Amino acid sequence: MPKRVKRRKSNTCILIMEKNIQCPLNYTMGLIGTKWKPLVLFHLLEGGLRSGLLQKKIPGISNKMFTQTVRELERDGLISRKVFPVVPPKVEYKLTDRGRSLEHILRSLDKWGSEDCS
Amino acid sequence: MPKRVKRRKSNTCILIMEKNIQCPLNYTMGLIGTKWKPLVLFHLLEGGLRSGLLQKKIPGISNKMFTQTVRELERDGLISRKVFPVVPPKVEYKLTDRGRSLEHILRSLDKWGSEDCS
DNA sequence: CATATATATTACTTTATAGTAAGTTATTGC
DNA sequence: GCAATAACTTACTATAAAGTAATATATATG
Repeated sequence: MPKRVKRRKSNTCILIMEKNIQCPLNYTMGLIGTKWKPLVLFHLLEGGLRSGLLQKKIPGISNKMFTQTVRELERDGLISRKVFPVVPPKVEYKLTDRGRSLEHILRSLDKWGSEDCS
Repeated sequence: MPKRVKRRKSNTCILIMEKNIQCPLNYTMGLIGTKWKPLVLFHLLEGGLRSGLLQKKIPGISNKMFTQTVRELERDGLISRKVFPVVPPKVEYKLTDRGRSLEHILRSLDKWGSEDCS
């Protein structure tokens, strides 16, 4: 949803999202409001995971969507990606501080969904 | 996002959303995870509003998207719709109890979005 | 009887998101 | 030298969400 995000050295982000800049709700939804993003973030709450394991925790996600999702989350500063130069390759993903600051929201969304429909 | 929702007399909802039924996070996102739904719900937090006023509070939303959004929110039991049989027509929307139970989430999404990018 | 009103709908197009399936890379161990 | 491995990547297709613009309704008012 967000069109582009630029990042300065200071790590301050300048958003170029037209209307979203005026709408915190849409801004947040633009960062996490896709089919797979909340799930990826949620599974990282308990700690970093290597790529394959993280993907296995999310049944139904395709290769393509997995990569695309983590790429965007990384681009938006919500997760970090660490590559270990070994063969076969090893990559670990974990939440950044910014990503962790969503913990409360992620757990609320999860809680609401499981309490509902009772 | 949700494929269908059936509702019993008891008001218990039976969800037919394939994977979502197993995933509270996706279930919640399926109900509120579109461009306009969080905004509509947010603006109703302060109390019921008649149709035109609610729509005016959401700059950029088209007629079509407004109607579609409130229809789905109503279908999913998050808002209620009251028609006054007058001419010209008058319609009021307000949160149901179920909708109000999202207040905490909506405010968190809004807060996160406004605190971020500082 | 034409206009204004508030709410809503429809047909159509565009854009965004997601899915499928095959291919790529680089090295180790047989 | 070829299969196995983990982590991607690409080309292509399909589906879903959103946008545009015109039209519908019912009636009271001038």
